[in-house]
Amino acid sequence: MVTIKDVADRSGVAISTVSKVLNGYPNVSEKTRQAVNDAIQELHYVPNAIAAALSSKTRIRIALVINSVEQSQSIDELDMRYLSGALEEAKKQGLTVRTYFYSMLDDLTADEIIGEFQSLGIGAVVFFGFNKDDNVLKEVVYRKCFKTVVVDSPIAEDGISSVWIDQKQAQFEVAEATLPQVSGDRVLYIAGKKNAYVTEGRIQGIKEFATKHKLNLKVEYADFSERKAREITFREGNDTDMIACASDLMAIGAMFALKEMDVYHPICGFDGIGLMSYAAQKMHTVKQDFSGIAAEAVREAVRLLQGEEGRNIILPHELATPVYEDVLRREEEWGKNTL
Amino acid sequence: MVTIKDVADRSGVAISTVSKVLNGYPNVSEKTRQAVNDAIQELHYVPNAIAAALSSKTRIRIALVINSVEQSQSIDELDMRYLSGALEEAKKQGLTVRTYFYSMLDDLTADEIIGEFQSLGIGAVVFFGFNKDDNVLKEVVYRKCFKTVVVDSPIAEDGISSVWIDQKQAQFEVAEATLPQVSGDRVLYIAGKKNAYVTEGRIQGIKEFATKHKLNLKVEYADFSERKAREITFREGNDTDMIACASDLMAIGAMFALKEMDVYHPICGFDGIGLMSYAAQKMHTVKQDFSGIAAEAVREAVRLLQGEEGRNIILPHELATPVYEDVLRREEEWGKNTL
DNA sequence: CTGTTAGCGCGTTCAG
DNA sequence: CTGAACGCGCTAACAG
Repeated sequence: MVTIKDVADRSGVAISTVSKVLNGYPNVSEKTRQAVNDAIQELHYVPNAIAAALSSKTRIRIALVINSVEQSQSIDELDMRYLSGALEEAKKQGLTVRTYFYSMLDDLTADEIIGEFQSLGIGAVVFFGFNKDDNVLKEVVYRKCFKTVVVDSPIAEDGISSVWIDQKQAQFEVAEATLPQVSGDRVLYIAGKKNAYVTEGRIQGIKEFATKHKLNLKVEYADFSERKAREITFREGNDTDMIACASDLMAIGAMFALKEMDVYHPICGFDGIGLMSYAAQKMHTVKQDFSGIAAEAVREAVRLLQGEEGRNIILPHELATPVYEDVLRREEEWGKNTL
Repeated sequence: MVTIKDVADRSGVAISTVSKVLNGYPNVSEKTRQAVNDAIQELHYVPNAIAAALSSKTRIRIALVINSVEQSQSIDELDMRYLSGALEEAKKQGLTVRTYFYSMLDDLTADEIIGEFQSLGIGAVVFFGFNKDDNVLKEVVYRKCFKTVVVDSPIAEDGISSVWIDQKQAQFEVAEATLPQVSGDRVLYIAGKKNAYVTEGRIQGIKEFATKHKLNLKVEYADFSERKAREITFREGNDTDMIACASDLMAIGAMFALKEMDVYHPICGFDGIGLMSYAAQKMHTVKQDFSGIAAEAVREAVRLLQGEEGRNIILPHELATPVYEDVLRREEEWGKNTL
C-alpha cells in the first residue's frame, strides 16, 4: 500500500506538506503543490480514510437508519429511494456512511446503539420513518451524542433538524383533486398509524378539506395496513361517497374492497408508489420525491456537523395520477431495464 | 471518549491485556478477564472500531455493490432483500459494510474504484447483479485486489466465489408446473438480457423442457424489460400456446398484452416478486430467497477473507403461485404494517 | 499469564 | 512556506 510517506519521499517534501495539499490548505507554494500532485498521480496514491478518520477529530461519518418493514414491496420502493438518494448525496459530499435497518437495532438498548455509533466515529444520524413511540431511538436522539436529522417528524431543535413535505397541504390538495368526481357529502378518511406525526398532519389536511366543502368526515385508523384498509372499506364503503387514504397501499386495499363489493367511489392515495401504476383505476395521489428528500436530509446533516442550528425543512410535493401507461412510458424514456 | 487505556488503568492491568480479553484471545486468567470486563461495564467502554481497523491488518470490511436500476419498483424489492439480508448477516459476523449502487460507481475508472475500496480498508467485495459486459467492474474483480463474491455469475476461481440458484433447473421446473394447463405444442420463451449469465442458464432450462416434451420453442430476448416483453407478446402471442418468461416483470408485461389481445395462454414468471401477488392471473413462478442468497454471499466473503478457496455455491429455490390473497395473509401472519 | 513497545497512516501543532 | 515530532486508539509481537 502506498502511503503519504511514499508520496512525500517521491516529491521530496515532508509528510505534512503532502497532507496540506491533500486537504487543500493554504501556505503551500504552487511549485510544491504541483510536485506533490504529480507524485500522487504517478504512485496512484489514495489516502487511507481510516487513518485519516482516526487522526482527525472532525467527524465526517454519518449513519442512515431506515425503518424498513420487512417484506413489504411498496415500502421497499420508498426505502430504496431514500437510500439511493442519501448514498448518492453522501458520496458527493465525501461522507462515509453506514446503513442500518431498524431490524438490526431493535434488540439493542439506547446505550448499545450509541456505543455502536460512537465506536464508528459517527457524527450525525439520519432517521427515515422515525417512530413516535420508539422510546429507545428517541433516547438515542435526545441524548444528543450526535447531530440528528429526522425525516417526517417535526422535532427540530438544538442539533436536530427535520425534513419533510407539508403533510396537511398535500392531503388537502389530493382530496381537492379527487373531489370533482364525487356526488354526495360523505368522505371516509383512512388514516395511518395513530400517533405518527405524518398521520396528524394529514388528518388536519382532510379536516380542512371537509370543512371547506361542508362534508361529513369520518376518520378511521388503518395503521398503514392494506388489509385493514380493505376491512374498513368493506364495513364503511356503502356509507360513504369518497375515500381518501393516507397511503397508496391502503388506497389499493380500499379499491380492491370496493371492487369486490361492486360499488364505485372515488379514492385517493398518498406517496406515489410504483404499484399504483399497476392498479387499474385512475386515482390521484401525492407524489413525494423520496430521493430528493433523502439528499436534502444528508445535506442538512452536513450543515449540522458544521455547527449550524437545527431547523425544520419543508420540501415541495406534487400531485399525480399514475396509470399503467406510466410504467411503459418511463421505461421508454429512460431506456432502462426493469427485470 | 473512554479508551482502552482508561479500562486498563481502571482494572489495573496493561493495555494489551485489555485488548486480549476484548478480542477473545486465550492466555488471560479468569480473574483478570473478570476485572477487565467489570471495568468495561463500569466505564461504558466501547472500542473504537476505526483505531482497531487501522491497527489490525486483518481486513474485516466488505463492500456491497448493488446493480440497482433506477426507479424500478420490482427491482427495488430484489435489492432491498439483497441489502437487508447482507447487512443483517454482516452485523452478525461483525463486519463493517459499505454499500454502493452502480450509479455511484459508473463514472469511475477501475483504478478509482479500487482506490476507493482500498482507502476504506475493504477486503472483500460482494457484487449483486454483476453484468457480464461491464468491463470496468470486471477489471476491478480480475485485478484481484480484494476477495470477491459474485451473485448470479459463474466466475468462481482463485479468490472469487459465486452464489446463485440452479437457473437451468429452476426454469425447467417452473415450465413443468405450468405445462398441465397447456394445449398445443408451441412455447414462446421471453428471455432476459443477452450475454447475462442467468439468461443462458435459464435458456438451457427451457430448451431441456421443450426437448423433453417435444415442443416447438421460440426464444426472444426482451432484456428483462416489461415493455419489450409486452411488445413481443403482441407480435407473437397468437402464434404460441404457452409463454415462459425469465422474470416476473416480463411475465406481467406479457400477461397485460395477452389481456389486451383478449387471448389466453398460460404464462410463467421467474423470481417471485411481490408485484405478482397483485396480478390478477394465477401464474407459476420461481421463488428465490434473495436475502438468504445475500446472507450466504456475505458468509462466503468471510470464508474468502479467511484464506479459503473460491467456489461455486448453488442455493435451493422454490416454486410458487402468488395471488393477491398472499399479500393479505402475509400481513396477517406477520402483523406488520405496509404503508 | 502479563506488561512493554513498536507501529498502523495520517492530521496537526510548532519551531525553523 | 516547510519539516520534525507527537498522538489518535488499538493490535501484535516480544520479553518477562
